Amino acid sequence: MAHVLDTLRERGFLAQITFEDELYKQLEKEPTTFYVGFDPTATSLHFGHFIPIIAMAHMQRAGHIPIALVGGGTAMIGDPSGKTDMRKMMTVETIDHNVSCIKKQMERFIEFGEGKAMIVNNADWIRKLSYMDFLRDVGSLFSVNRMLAAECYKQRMERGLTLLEFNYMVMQAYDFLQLFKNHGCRLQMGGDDQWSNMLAGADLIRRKEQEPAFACTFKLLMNHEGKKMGKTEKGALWLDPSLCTPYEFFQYWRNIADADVEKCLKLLTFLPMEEINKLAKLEGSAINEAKTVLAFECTKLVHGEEEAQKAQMAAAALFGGGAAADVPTYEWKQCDMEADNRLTTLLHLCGLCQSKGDARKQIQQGAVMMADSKVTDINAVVTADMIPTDGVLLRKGKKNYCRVVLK
RNA sequence: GGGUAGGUUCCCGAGUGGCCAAAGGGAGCAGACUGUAAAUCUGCCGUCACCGACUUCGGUGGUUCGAAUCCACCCCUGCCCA
Repeated sequence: MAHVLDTLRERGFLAQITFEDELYKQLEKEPTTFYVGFDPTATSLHFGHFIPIIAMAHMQRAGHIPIALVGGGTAMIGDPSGKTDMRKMMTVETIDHNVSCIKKQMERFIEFGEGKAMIVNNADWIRKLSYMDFLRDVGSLFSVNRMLAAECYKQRMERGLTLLEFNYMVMQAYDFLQLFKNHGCRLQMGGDDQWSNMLAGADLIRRKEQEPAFACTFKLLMNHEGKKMGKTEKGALWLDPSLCTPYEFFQYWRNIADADVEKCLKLLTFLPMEEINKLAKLEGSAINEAKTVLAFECTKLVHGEEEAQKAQMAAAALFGGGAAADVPTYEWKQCDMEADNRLTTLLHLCGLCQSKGDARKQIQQGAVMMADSKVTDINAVVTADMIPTDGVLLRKGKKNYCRVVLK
């Protein structure tokens, strides 16, 4: 069986590794406990967390033991790495709420349980730290000079950095130390933007415990234009179905640029390399086949096979010209309709257009279709007899559909 | 604490009394062309009761027929000095 580092490298995960040869041997020698940290900045994980999660799964399959660390303690500070502005401070209640939401989500991807994997919250040790003890115990081992030279603070050296945020690196390093002491964790993995923080942790263990510890980062997923992937017009590409429906999720991957397909297949699916290589060879419009596979596999991982199938069928029906299948549905309340039955209002309500004014402009530009016929009148109204019991299909542009049913 | 430069619409960034809902770029949306791709060209891009009205330019007051633009105080940020 291939070494897991080779697998990860072949699939394009790896960015930077400390003591590579030594780590290579360590992973060969024994099942190794490693950890990845997740910030509870929202109620849901988003696509940015997905690559580390997949990598964790690869590691787990290779027999190593993952720890998912949810940063309920470090979130009290906020990671300044690569950020241009100070983050908003979150209340303890918000953080704790997010932690519990994220814990639930994690369970979809990693198999937790005795000896398999565990999930921890660094609030358990960070929030009760005593300032003086901590400074003497850990703070004395950090060189401010060295910290200031770290890449992750570069932007902040220009725009300002508070003492609060400056401490983030120290906290994260302390996490690693705690996990090493309590669970024998020797490796931290994470996004490449975490490199400085991770190095600090590995160094801390080496210095304080005289034991080997490693760090390994993953490439951030960029598209061929060098922009971060996983952003939508609404912001992040969420993994929670209530924030981003399986259909939307599927469509995101179905619509990616040609140049990014192979990279995504390697990183975001568990398909064997032979199959990926085959798909990557497709050219011209045939490449759409590869995109469909990518979208399906990726949606399956996040939302399960059934939802992936539904999304695929819905897409096939809409774009293949077939009947309306399983598309996002908006329930139009009878009383709302009675209050205002203009089409522009409906387009806004169902989320297809940002505002009524936007709806009006879209109609003027010929972007709106209702039940397969183009709407040209901005004052058009929708009456009950125009909506069959199974709903009427509204469409804005080529890719945005919404079925409206009366309720 | 002192000096100084700033805070403009999703982002960057012009605007320094009426011609400003506010240049330009980016992002986004739509139309054409296509392969639910990219590139390109075109239109849109504060809200609404949309040929008009309303709200916006860090905050609060003030001057003025009229302020994003002037004045006062306050808040926030960068840089230099302590």
